[in-house]
Amino acid sequence: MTMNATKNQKAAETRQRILDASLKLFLETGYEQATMRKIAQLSGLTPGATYYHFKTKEHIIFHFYEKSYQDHLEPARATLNNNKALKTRITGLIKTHLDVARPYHQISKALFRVASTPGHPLSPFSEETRELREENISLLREGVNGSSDRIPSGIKDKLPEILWLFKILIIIYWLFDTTPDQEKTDRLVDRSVDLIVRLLAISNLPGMKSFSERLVGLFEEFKPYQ
Amino acid sequence: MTMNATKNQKAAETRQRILDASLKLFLETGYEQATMRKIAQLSGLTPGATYYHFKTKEHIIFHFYEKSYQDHLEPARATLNNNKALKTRITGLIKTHLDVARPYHQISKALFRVASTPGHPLSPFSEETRELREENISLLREGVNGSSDRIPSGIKDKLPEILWLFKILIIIYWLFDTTPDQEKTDRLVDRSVDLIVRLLAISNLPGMKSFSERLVGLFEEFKPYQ
DNA sequence: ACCCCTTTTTGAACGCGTTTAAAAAATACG
DNA sequence: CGTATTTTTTAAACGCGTTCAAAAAGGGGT
Repeated sequence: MTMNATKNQKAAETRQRILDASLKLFLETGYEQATMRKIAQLSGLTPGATYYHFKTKEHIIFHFYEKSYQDHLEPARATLNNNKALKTRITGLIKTHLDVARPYHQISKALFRVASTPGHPLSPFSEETRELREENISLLREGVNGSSDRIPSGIKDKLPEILWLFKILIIIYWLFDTTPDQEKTDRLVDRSVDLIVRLLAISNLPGMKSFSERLVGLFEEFKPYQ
Repeated sequence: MTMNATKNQKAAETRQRILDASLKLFLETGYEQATMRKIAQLSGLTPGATYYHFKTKEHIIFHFYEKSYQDHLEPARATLNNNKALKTRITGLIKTHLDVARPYHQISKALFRVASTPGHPLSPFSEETRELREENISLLREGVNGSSDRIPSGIKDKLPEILWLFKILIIIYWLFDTTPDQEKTDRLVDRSVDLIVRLLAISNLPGMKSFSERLVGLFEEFKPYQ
């Protein structure tokens, strides 16, 4: 216990020093300009030592994605506690994440380039990122299950996963969004979640159920992970 | 005229030699292993000379995307001539493209990594790729306008652009598809176009029109290009 | 204090995409 | 034909992410 803690202490500290240096350089100069040599230097290390702590440069930036997920949990939970309408809950879950990720907007583009390489370990669909994905889907499930909206039975179970993929698409849009503070994405979230909730409402009508269930079935069969 | 033709002849030939060498190496060894030095050597050039003809390595691979678009035009037009149902027409336009692109499946992933870098000139939403994008949208417009289906008036005009974005998403799915010959993507095209056509049919019902028009309005306001 | 084993760091190198100044080849023109 | 201009090629270099064998540092057991 104490042994292990002591054992790992050095590594954890160095790791944190690298992360601090990286973030500073990323924010000041962007991902490309923040070379591993500069990061190493600012951390008081040689490049080789840096690679002892992080497998690749991309793994450094992936850490900030994980961190943004962790950081959004508190405001996200607060939203869930204060709202019952599905629309507000889902909008809240997504917007709180975008909020905490805002400082990383520029550098996240670099991560996206990695994420969009099919088969890459850091892709959002990969095995390596499974835990984070499933945590996120669980949170969305809380958002769905705790809502006051009436959701068609055949859909409710699968909705969280669909919303997760939807969230990924929103994040992609956000990365491409060049408006100040990415405010256009915020509006898109409002408008598109509104549309999703409307579709769910319509799905409660007897004639429409088959359409929504077809959509859910399509997702279930073709979802790009697992 | 003749002068200009003669003028460009050398460059065009060399360009083609580079493309031939690139394709050979891409297919044999993949994008990463096909280094610019090897491409140059196989073309009988030095790396510097290769860069005289192609701005970056990515521009070489972008050429194959352009070519796949050109190559799919003939079978695509044949499909349009032989089918009137919207579903068949749209499915045909997308599947013919996937068909001709099949040999480039592996190497297209590298292009996608570029395409998914926000702001990159070779992104599908960029100014530099505008011509190709607009050509493709025009073709999809032919597919829509020549169909026998009754399409709600407020939607028909915008449908081609929406279908183009849909096609982009299909291509992304195709890139991630690891099934043999990407046959899963083919099924996805069938199933999802079916769903789109169903939605259009439902949209003709008076109560549903507002929903579809909302969807179209959303796209129009938030489309990620122009 | 010593040895042993693991963790961490070093320094040099590799191969990559790309750039560049200068040379060479091709072409245009009087 | 000879000269001026443009197009193409060369050879060398740059900085990058990354790797690796060897050295150093750290820590436990005797």
